[in-house]
Amino acid sequence: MAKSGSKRRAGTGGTGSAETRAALIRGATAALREVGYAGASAREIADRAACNQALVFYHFGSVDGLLLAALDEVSAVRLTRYRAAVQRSRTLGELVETARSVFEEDLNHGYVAVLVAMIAGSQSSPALGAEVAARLAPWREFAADAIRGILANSPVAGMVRDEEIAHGVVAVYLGLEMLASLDGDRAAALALFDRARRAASLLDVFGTASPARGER
Amino acid sequence: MAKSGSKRRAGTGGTGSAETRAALIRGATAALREVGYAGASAREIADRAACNQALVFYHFGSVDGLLLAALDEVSAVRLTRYRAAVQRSRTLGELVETARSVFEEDLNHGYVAVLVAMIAGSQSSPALGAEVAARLAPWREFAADAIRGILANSPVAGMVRDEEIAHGVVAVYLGLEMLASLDGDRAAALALFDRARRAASLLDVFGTASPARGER
DNA sequence: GTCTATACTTGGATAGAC
DNA sequence: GTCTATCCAAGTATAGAC
Repeated sequence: MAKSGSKRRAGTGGTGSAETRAALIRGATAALREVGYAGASAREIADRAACNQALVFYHFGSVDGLLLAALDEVSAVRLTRYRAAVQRSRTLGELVETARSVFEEDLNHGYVAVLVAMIAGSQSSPALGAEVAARLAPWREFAADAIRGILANSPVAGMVRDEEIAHGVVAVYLGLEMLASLDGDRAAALALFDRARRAASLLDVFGTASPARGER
Repeated sequence: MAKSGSKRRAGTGGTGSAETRAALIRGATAALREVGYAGASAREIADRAACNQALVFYHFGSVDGLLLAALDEVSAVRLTRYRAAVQRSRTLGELVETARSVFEEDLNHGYVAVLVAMIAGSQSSPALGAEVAARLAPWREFAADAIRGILANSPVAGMVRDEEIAHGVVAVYLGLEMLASLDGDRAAALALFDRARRAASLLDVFGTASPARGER
């Protein structure tokens, strides 16, 4: 019934090799989320994927290789999710509201935790740091684009550089995730988003009332 | 000449045991900063302290014990530094300006990096997480106090809860440090502080012009 | 492609000499 | 208090059977 002659155990059932790779990536994601970079060993991950430790090296060359693949996967999934959500936002208030709900998903599923763990792990090897930085770049661009698009018709347009704000937004995401993971309290982070949304809605009102001149 | 009969090598010279402890703490701080939690092993730290690996366990019981002692030390030093600086600030603009310059020290000396590394490392053991969380608490209080003191006579007084803002401020600190450590770029973080300072100065002007009523 | 077995390395931790 | 020596556990990585 199956194309390959292998035994197939790890995962939900599928095409042997591809399914094992997927299971390992899922395992790596879970490990990064739950025990961090320091705890994400080949054995730890293989256990979670219900397969053999040697397969990590067969499929991904090294533990770091697998970890980066996991980061790739998470990043891609989340980026499309964020893009779709942001496209539906017209005002700054809507944008923040959108960010809030998608960030809540991130928090609950530990998507940002994976990124945080990898950034932290990057301290041990410069090579890994470069790889992680490359994977963070699309996010900075995405954030800058989203902010640019919304802030164009806002009273603060021209007063701020979008890359600057984007840098801050990414920093806040990372920081909130760290705090949430430390004391298991996601409410504080979400409360802050609510506050930001109210402030943003305020800006929206002034924005439609008095169009910006583009100078400071 | 010296009180104790030991050989004394690690450090600048002093009282034997106490000096060794200090050297180990310095070594641990440097290790956390440069190779992260995952790289901060007893041997790695002992090398930096120019002493024997076994001394880590003699003086601190375990590696995590030493790491926490290092966090204590850094935290205490920085907290007094921040308190002194904040006491001199009267307006919100001055507060942000102060925060900027002290944060620049943090960035250059890697003080926040130590905290970030420990939070990241906390994922591997819940016990460590609790200890780190306890050491973060004074910072949250400090931030809340500073914000409360300054925002009392500001137009946004009553519109915000200080603990909420404090949570956000701490998150920004952690996030900016992560980004800075990842791509070695501290300029982006400092630019953001400059931006915040300008916005704060704006608020100060409105604040003195029209005192807040304390309701929303 | 997957497993077992194994070589090699590093790290935490302790015992005991000095 | 500090060092050497050592044990043991865990981790990376590879070879080779299936």
